[in-house]
Amino acid sequence: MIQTRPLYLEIADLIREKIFQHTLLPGAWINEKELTDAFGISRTPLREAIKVLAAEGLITMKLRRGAYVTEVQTSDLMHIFKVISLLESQAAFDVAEKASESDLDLLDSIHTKLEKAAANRDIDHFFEINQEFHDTIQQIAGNPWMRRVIKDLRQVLKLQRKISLQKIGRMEQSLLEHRQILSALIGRRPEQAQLLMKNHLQQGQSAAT
Amino acid sequence: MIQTRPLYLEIADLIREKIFQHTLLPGAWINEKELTDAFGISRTPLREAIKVLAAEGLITMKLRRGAYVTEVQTSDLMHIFKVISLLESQAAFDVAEKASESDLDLLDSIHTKLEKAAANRDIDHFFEINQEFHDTIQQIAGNPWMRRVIKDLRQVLKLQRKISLQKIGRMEQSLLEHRQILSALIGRRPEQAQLLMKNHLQQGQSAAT
DNA sequence: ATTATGAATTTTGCATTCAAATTTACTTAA
DNA sequence: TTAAGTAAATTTGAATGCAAAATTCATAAT
Repeated sequence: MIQTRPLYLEIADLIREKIFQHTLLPGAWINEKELTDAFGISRTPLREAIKVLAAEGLITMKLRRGAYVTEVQTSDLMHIFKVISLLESQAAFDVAEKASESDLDLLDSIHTKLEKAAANRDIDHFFEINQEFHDTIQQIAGNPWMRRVIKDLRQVLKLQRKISLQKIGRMEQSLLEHRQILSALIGRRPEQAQLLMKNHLQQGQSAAT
Repeated sequence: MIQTRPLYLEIADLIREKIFQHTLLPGAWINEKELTDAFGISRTPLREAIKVLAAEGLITMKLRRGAYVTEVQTSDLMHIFKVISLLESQAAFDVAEKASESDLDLLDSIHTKLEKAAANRDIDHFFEINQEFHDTIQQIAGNPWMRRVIKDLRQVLKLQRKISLQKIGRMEQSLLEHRQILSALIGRRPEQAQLLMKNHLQQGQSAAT
């Protein structure tokens, strides 16, 4: 078997999935035996995977008492949102300033998909495309380190089950904000794009998009 | 032996030290046998430590070819500096807005130490206290997630040996900038503190303070 | 019934072992 | 002399083994 990735990274992915599916809830103890049995592997790669997730902040280790899914406090959410909104609004600024026409076309096409998902009241899909829109902006901004930080922090946010835009009202509002952001980007108004993105994410603090 | 920390974290500290002392240079291969022999431990905690450092970005893993000290490109430095200056300038803003009087006294006392180190032309000490000044601002700003991001990114910056304010001229300039930042903080002028900090760090891009 | 004590079990942290892949060294042929 | 091919040694990735700590469970004493 020729593997392209080491086992511990695959396992890290699987555990991450379990966490985001809420099969493993915040505060839950990571049962090594259960997981090694379930995955059919030994403890070595599992423990390495756990260390990776701990470095990402998804898992918290306690000396001689094992690993636990991190429980994020409300204060953590506030702090994380502050960092994300700062970085993403800067990314929006940069995109407005230096994106190519085809970059902007791409964003436009993603936004069109978003409008469709909203029209269909498809919340899961809306959420997914929303993510894609934001990620594409970061990609175009072209700062891989910034992107990495945002990715890690967004991951920690996802621990919080509550966060969602279940309310259709928020989805409409979010869509409106996206429309404005896109317009500022296409119109190449960096300051405005930055401000709109900041407000958008600030709003998100209560609804998370 | 009652240990307060797991071995792999101790080992991660030791390797980090070796990297920052430039005993291990960027691009260097991490020789597992050499290190386990030197530390008198087995490969298990060493490999766990390596994974932690990889998550921090200090080490890069190559499948089936081991671990290497990360080599940062000039473009990486630019990107990292951009993120740091964004976050630290926000921290300065927050401190100007909400620090207590004793917080500001603390910053003032650290700055006094900085002035002394500069007067003595003690570059190493200056560098150290400079770090303390910045870190204290982040501490007062009170966003642990922001602080963590800055800490990790600053660490990666430290890989680059070149960065320094060897030139006395830059030390004087840096001191002047600090004086202005401190004055804006004490005068509780958030926007000004933010702008000064941003410029200060932007300067640092060529000299790193 | 409740608490305290201690033995059995489980779990963690680390060391060791093993198999497969990679690298190095050596041999042989052009 | 150099290139190719092969065997030996090294190194990585992962499984297994083992001792110390933590937890659970059972028993006894109040």
